[in-house]
Amino acid sequence: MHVDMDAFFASVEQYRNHPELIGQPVCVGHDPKKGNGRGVVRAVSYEARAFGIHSGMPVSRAYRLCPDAIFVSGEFSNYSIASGEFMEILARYADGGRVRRASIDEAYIDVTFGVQDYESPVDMAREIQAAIRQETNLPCSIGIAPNMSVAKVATGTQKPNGITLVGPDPQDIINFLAPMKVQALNGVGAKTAERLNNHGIDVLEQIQNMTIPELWPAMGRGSSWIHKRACGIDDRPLLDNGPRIRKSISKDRTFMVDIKPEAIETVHETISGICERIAEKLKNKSLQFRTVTIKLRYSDYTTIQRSRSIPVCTDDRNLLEKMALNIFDHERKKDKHIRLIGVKVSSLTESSQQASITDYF
DNA sequence: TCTGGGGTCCTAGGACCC
DNA sequence: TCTGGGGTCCTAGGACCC
Repeated sequence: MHVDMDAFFASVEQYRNHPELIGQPVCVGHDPKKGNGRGVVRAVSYEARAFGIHSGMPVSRAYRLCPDAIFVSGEFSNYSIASGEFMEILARYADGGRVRRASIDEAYIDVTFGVQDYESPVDMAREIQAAIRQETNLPCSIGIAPNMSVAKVATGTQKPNGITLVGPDPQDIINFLAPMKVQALNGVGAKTAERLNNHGIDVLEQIQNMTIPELWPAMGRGSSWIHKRACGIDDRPLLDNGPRIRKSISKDRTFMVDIKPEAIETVHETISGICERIAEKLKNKSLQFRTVTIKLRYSDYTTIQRSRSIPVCTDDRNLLEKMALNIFDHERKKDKHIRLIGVKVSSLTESSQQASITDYF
């Protein structure tokens, strides 16, 4: 089963934090500033979707589509808490308690054995859906299939509050996938879809009926992968992903207006501020870094990333700031206007396990 | 029409080592 | 005069996801 929360952030705002928003068009995301805000919408309640607003849309445009929508910036910790509750419920129903988190609001569980206690898989899904609704107050949709790839596609076909069963007959799976657009597959994004479309391939049925060599011009080494997925084949075992191990921490900031080269001091200050917040987070999570990356987006939207590593782990705020400013001053194009600046730390280790830099100098 | 912020994973080349 | 094969680490960029 693939379980996906419906309009997750928006639902948390409506059903958990602000019941007065139930039934209202709600957008979670950046402040639209009366249509002048920079940023995009992260989650949209179903009432707001009726106006044509969808997640990922610039807030300025969402505002124009529905000025009366309620725009909430949201508190991330609320979403984390709700997510934890939801994952715990899934663990109760999963074989061996194994839950594969796919993101904050979706997960896969293997119920091959557990499902045998029910009349049908759909009955089991209904029970899970009801438990989630009752215990977290939140709606979700569930896809049921013989593997993760098909289950995920299934979930997307009926939302919100949907339950979709596909298979187990392989022919039913083929028929189910056949009319879908190539983007329906998890892992096929805008670029891959465009390449396929340029080769006249729009729906999965076409891929099902092609050979790997025929797919090669469009997909190269990805040919075998996409052919399998289009046919509903996915051998990956459903593994629990265990406690979350963070690989990086980053923070970006898009400026209200692009920064002119003369005003570079503004960017320096922003970098310092970001470094301070990252250093705080490192301390909270008892983590140290070895690599610092600067992300730079110019007004023409070209984006570069430049990184430097040091031989030892540290969580020193001043060192982080020094490295970040240094990379920035070294790498920036001096004549370009800057739209976004970001800092990322990676090669993380737990503080307790590693000597700190002060032990070396 | 304008394009956020948080991530992950993969590839590929170069440096370096044995 | 021409240089193998295996490996790790670092850096940059791209694609993808929610």
